[in-house]
Amino acid sequence: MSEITDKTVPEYKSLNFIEQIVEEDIRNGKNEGRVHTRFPPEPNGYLHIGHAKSICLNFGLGLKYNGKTNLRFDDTNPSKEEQEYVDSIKEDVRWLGFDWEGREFYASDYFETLYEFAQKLIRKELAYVCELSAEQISTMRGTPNVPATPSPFRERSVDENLDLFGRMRAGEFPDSSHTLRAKIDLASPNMHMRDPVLYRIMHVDHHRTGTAWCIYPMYDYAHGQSDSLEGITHSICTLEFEVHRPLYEWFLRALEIFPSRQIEFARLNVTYTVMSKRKLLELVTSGLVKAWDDPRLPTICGLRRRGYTPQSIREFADRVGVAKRENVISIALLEHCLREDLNKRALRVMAVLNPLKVVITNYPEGKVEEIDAVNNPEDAEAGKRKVPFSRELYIERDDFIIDPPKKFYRLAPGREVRLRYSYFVTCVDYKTDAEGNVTEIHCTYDPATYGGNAPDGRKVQGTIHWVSAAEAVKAEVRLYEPLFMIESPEDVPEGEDYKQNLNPDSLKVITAFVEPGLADAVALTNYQFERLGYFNVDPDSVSGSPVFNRTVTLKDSWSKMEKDGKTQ
RNA sequence: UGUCCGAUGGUGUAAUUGGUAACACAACUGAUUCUGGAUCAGUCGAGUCCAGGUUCGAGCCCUGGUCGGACAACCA
Repeated sequence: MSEITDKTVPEYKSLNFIEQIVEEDIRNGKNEGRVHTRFPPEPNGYLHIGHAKSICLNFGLGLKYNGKTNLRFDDTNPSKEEQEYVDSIKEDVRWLGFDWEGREFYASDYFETLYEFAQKLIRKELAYVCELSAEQISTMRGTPNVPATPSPFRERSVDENLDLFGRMRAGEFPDSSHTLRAKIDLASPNMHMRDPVLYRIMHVDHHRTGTAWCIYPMYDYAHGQSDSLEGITHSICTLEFEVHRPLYEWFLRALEIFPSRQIEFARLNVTYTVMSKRKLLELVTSGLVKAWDDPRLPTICGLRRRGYTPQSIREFADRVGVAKRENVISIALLEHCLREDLNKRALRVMAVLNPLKVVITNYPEGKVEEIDAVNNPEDAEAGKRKVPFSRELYIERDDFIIDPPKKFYRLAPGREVRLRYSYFVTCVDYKTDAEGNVTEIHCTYDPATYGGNAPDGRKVQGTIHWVSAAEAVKAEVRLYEPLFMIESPEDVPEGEDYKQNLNPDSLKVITAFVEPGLADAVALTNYQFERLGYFNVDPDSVSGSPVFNRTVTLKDSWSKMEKDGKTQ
């Protein structure tokens, strides 16, 4: 077998169904081989990990096929949209590492053109001004089995429609009194084809067009035409728009404009969290989480503050794949991508979250040694740093047990372990309080093991981390657990409150001791607290009082063994 | 209920478009290690929702069913 077939076959196999469509279009010379996509958020909320999948898909396609990707704000409903959201969306897309190369567009850029398109439809007798109320339209629309009853305004003359539509725009009518509707098929089994509303009257200021308009186009009427005007070749959206596709195509055909093609894929769901805008908004406004960038939220800004890297999110988007089947991706995969990335790049430091004092009884009082510590064993170029070592240290409370279970490799009376980077120490004594809780332990150290190795070649089973008591810096550490206690909080049956599944312990704040070098840690920097997990610097930090977020724990086979009862 | 869409190991995705089910994550075992991390090697695990049909051959095609989802806003 030749090397060429070995390489080309798997590459071909790994195309997702959208890439297959795109490549087929290129092969057939459709759109002159051009590929042009867009990411079209409505600026009415913050982006989340689900949007990240769509962003990676759209921009990824543009990059892969030497095409372009626009950023377009779908701002057709001024009552819900704000500049704040526009700004955050741009920041998030950029942070993820994508560039729309100045092609920042708005559906509102096309309001005038869209208006002219509507006049064209009226002239073609494909649209009419309707004076039915929303309720009337709804009841007269019928049901999937029962055809709609025609609006009494359906057969107005072109001139009358043109006149009325112009007066709608001119502001002569109050909100909701008139709509412009397409004249399509009242008996269609697809409810979207039963004379959908194209324009509604809303005397509301728009965040970009101000008071210029009081009629606003509906999504269905604006989206495809915006795609078409921008020359979008492949308009990718989520599954729920599948039923809208006939309408999308109807407009482009009726208007005789560039035929963008809509393709739907299954949206991303992740375990133990919610993705719906409504729920996220509710969590934020009700104070159940602190803000849109609360590190427990699946929002892009929340993930960023939590310590996620853009690379890890892009890798994740890549691995979840693209298909039309509904899916729920395990949060474990996201965390895997994160650890994989952070392992390569995060600097290692020592921090003790739950301190237990250790006195090295044979170590000189007042002496402080600066010990060499490796910054990142995965990256030789990361170099070394100095960490102070002295007579009194803190170690993790979990790393000492008076009566240790089987396979416990850490400290216990009479046991010798290595203090990372420094010396072997042996526990010779411990003190307890009235309740029997250990308050302090006494160890002796072996000066010959400086640097962490014994010249006589003896081995220890465990290596534990530590921090020098006098030099350590106090830090606030925020420990996060999943926001919800059940895997699919979004699935809660109608009528039940999804909030009852919120995890009351999703945030725990503690005070920890960290290496002195971390006193002025820079916001958002990722670190690995050795043996504990990845932590990043929260923007709440001030000089001398750093604040850390636990991004994700390290894989922990010990606690797993404990849980599985393998230490009995 | 009508139309549309989907169904492949625990979870996702793939299968050269009809050629004998693969990859990742998870799980498990071992090696290695100054992080019980990382790394390396390996193991387990579905016969493709069901029933028929076409075919030398079906996860891919056809028929009928089952289950799940979307749609019936002047939201997107």
